[in-house]
Amino acid sequence: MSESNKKYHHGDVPRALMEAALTSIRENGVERLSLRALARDIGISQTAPYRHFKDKTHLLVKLAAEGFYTLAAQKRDIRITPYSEENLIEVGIAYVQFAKSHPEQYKLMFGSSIENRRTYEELMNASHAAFQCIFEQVEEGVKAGFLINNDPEILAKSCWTTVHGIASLLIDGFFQNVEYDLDEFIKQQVTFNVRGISKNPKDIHY
Amino acid sequence: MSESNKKYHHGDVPRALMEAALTSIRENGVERLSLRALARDIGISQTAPYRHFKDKTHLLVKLAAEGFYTLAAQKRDIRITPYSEENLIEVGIAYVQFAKSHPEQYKLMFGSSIENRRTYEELMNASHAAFQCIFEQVEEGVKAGFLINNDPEILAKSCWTTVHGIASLLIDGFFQNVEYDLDEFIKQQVTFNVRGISKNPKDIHY
DNA sequence: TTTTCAATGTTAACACTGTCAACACCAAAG
DNA sequence: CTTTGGTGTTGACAGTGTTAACATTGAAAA
Repeated sequence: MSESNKKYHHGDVPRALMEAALTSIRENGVERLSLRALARDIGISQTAPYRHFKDKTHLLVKLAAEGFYTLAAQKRDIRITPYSEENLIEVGIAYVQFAKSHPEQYKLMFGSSIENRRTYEELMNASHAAFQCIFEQVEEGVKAGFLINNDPEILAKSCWTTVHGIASLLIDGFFQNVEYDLDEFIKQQVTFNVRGISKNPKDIHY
Repeated sequence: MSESNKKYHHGDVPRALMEAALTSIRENGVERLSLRALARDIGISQTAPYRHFKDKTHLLVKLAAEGFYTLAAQKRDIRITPYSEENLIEVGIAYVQFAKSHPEQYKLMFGSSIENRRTYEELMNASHAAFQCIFEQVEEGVKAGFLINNDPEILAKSCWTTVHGIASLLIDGFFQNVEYDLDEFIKQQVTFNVRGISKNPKDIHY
C-alpha cells in the first residue's frame, strides 16, 4: 500500500477527519466547523464522512472524548498521592492551563455544541475519567485529615466547579482586561478554593 | 390604532422578535434558533428582521444583555449591605437559581453563541452590571473585616467563578445523577467558596 | 393639501449547511 | 470467478444567514 493520494480508498478517513477537525476548530472555533469543508480539506467527497460517522455530532463526541482523556492524562502527570495542598493546587492549575491552551476543544467538551451529551456513553466515560483524578486526590486529602470530613465526591465537585468556572470565564474573555498577572490570578483563585475545603485553613496575606 | 394583525407595519417588530426568540430558545435551545423561523412565527417576511437588527448576532446580543440585567435585578432583591456571610451565600444561591430557571438564556449569556462578545459594548456593560453587585457586597465584607484583606475585585471574581462554575456544570447536566438534594448541594458549594475567602473560616461539620 | 422621503416591508437570489438515497467501485471471502 | 460488504461518489432536498432590488406606508415638509 503506497502513499498515493489518488487511490480510491483513502488511508484513514476517520483519523484524517479528526485531525482536520481539530485544526479547524483551533483556527475558526467550534461553531464554524463544517463537515463538508472538512471533507473538502482532506480530499474526499462531501458525504464520505457519513461512512465513518453517523452524523456531525458523533464526530464532535469523539473529539470531545479525546479532549477529556488528554486532560486526564495531563493532570495525571502531577503527583497525586500522598496528598499535599501544593499538589492539589497544581492539579487545579494544570486543569485551567489545559483549557487555556486548548480553548476551542474545551468549549467543545463542555459547551452546548453537543446536544444531549448525556446520551453518549463514550463521552460520559471520558469526562468521568477526567473527574476521577481530582476525586482520588481529594479522597486522599480527606483520609489524611487535611480536608473537611465531608463526602469526597462533594468536595471534589467543589474543586471541579472552581477550575471549570475559571476556565470558562477565562476562555469567554471575562478576565481579559485584568491588570494583574493571569497565572498568578489563577493560582490565587485555586488557592481560595482549596482553603475553603481545608480543615485548618491557613491565613492568607498578600 | 386598532389591533389589526394585517396592517402593513407590524406593531413592534423588535419586541415581538425578542419575545419570540426567548420562547424559542427556551423550548429548542440557543443552537436551534433561526431568524427565518422567528420571522415566520410573528408573521413577517424572512428578511424583515434585518430592518431592526443588523444580523442574527445583534439580536442575540440584545437578548443576552437583557439576561444580565434581569440577573442583576434578581440579585439586588437580596440585602447586600451591611455584609453578612448569610447574605453573600444568598446572593450566590440566587445566581445559580437564575441559571437553573433560565438555562438557555444563561447559555446565551456565557456560551459561545455570540462571537467576539467583547466587541459589543452593550453586552459588556450589562455583564458588568451583573458582576457589580457581587463586587459591592464583597467590598463591604473586606471593609468590615470579615473577608481576607485582598483586592475586592479578585475576591469577587472568586465568587463569580464559583457560582458560574456551578451554574454551567449544572446546566450541562454534570450534576444530573446526584443522589443528594440539589439545592442543598448548591448551598454547600457556595458556602465552601465563602469560607475560602473569609478571614476566620468557621468550622464546617455536616 | 399635496409632495416627498426615510422607515419599513417584500420577493428573489446566492452561497452555504447537514443529510439522505441511489449508484459505482474495489478488495477480499467463498 | 463470483459475490458481497465496506467505502466512495453524485445528485438532490430542505433548511439556513444574508444581500440586492423593489414596494408600500405614514408622517413631516412644502
